Amino acid sequence: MREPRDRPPTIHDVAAAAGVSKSLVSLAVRGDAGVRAETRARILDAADRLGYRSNPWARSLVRGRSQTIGVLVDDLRSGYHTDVVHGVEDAAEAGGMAVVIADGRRDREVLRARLERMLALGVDGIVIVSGQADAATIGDFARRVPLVVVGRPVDLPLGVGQVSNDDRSGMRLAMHHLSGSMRPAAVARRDSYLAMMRELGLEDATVVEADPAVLIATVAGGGGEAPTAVCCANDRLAVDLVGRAFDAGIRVPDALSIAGYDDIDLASKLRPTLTSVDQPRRDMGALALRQLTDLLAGNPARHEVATPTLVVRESTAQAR
Amino acid sequence: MREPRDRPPTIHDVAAAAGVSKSLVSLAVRGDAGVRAETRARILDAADRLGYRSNPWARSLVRGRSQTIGVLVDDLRSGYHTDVVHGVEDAAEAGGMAVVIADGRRDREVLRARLERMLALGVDGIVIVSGQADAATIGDFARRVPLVVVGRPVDLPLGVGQVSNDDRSGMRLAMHHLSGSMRPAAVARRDSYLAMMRELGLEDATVVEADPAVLIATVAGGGGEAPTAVCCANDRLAVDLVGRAFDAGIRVPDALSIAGYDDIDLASKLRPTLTSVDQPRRDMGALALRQLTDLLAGNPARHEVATPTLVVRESTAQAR
DNA sequence: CTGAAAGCGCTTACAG
DNA sequence: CTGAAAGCGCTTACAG
Repeated sequence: MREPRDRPPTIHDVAAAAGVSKSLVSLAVRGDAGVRAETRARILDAADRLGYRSNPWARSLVRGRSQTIGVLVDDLRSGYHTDVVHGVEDAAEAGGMAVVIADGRRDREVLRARLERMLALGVDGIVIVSGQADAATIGDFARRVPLVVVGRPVDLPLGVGQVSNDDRSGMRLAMHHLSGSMRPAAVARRDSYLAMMRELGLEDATVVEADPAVLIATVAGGGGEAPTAVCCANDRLAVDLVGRAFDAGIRVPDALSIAGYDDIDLASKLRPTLTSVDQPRRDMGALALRQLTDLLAGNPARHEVATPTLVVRESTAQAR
Repeated sequence: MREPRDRPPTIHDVAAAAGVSKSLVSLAVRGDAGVRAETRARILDAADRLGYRSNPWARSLVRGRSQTIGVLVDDLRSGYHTDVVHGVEDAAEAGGMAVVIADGRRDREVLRARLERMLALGVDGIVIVSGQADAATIGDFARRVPLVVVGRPVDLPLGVGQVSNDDRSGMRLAMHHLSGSMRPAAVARRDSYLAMMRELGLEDATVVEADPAVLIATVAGGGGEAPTAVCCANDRLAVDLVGRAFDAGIRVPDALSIAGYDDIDLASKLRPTLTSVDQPRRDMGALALRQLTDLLAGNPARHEVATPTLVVRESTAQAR
């Protein structure tokens, strides 16, 4: 009896079994038109009987392509990242390409090592899902393989594709929503803040840094100066803040509205559920794959921008 | 000027640049002892200057191995699964093997398709992280490639390696902990329940099915028959239950103790934080990789069992 | 429509 | 210590 996994059958074995040349087998299994129907049937039958599958290494070697692309995420545990991965996968599937995933574990060195591994594996191109991959590394690898980055790293080298979301419009959505529940003074403050930003030419500035502990202490202390609403740069911060508010006895959203950014899984599971800005993650993944395909075809890199939406939940007071 | 990514240099180019034969280049770059130091230096220098890297397809083709293994998780979003992946990765790294990750998305068909893709990629073996991969699929693929399953699927075919945790001892930990806060009647009930299980030969039975909504309603209704503690089969159920308790105004753990299983990330983020049984996930990943390596070396498959621990947090009343 | 030949880039005996 | 040769399993012109 034939042992399982002794030696996989090759094109040679199929040729012998079907009584034709290796070339014909190759043509037949790949569905080439120029093979007589009868012969093709005989070949495919033999291939089937023997359990033949084309050897990927030989195929890739001769074609110079593996039809496989890599997706390297900065953090496998992030629902944001995995959603982008799914977008890439689905688009790849549609294009007949295989996808392998790797995890950078939010570590520069690991990220670099993973890129190296993927290249050593023979992927045709790589999508990096990371808001903070370092430009030097990206530059090094971009010279060796087509690269598309999903996120908004700074100083992205030329020739690297990019897909990001419109952070500015996203934050604007959140602020607009929150201002509905602001006291007049707060609205005025916000307006002057925005005006100042504009004067300084910082129209893009959307983040005011604040220490969470100090912020919570201020709110707990009360007084007219205390904020009644907070926009967080991401959901991790927002979740942390909700937890601290709970611990300090501050009721959310009654005493403090909190909005996050990214709409992570946790956002809908937390109590209260978290209002958050949602990036079209799967779409962004699909855009990334499409662009990678374009790069592979020799087209120039571009920067694509996706538009976020606001998901209103319990953590923010409704406009009144 | 040399275009980026025109055609990667081959062993041939290096040989020409260093003025030696291809064979010598091959030996030198792989660090073979039988190459004179001076020649080696000249070769490595040339290789370096040209940016030479050995072509993975050619190498794998001739060696019949890719030194790459695949990890297929049932759900990429699960912190449990990704921890196992990290365990596999670290162990693989130590053994000089590369790892590629794929996501089964909790879907039989996708799982099967991903297995096929990984095989078509040329991995040497596969670790499947799944508690419910179907036996038929596993059997099919086990005939084609060495396989190790992390989890506890039923009817695992012969020849497939397995790493699971000791669910029974884990649940026992949780029940023992909870019984510390049980009323005498509850303790008696539990004891008789366990006794009955033993009589029925169901010593392994650790799960009592209950509808969450009914359970919460019963507790909210009060009365001596209402449970004061619940062991959940996994943290998802436990998190759901905590949420329902909150909504129903039931205080956890004062009115109801809730323990989960798996110690997912969320467990420590929830308020109250969730008591849970923790599987040694990374260790399990490492065990899986080691076993896969053994299978690759021709050793027989085995079933390894890891021992869980209890992580006590706020969702359960302390023993008194 | 079909077969023989060359070649993808490497590794591995086999001679010298 | 070094080189020439064969071969891994495929695909791709090139003849018939």
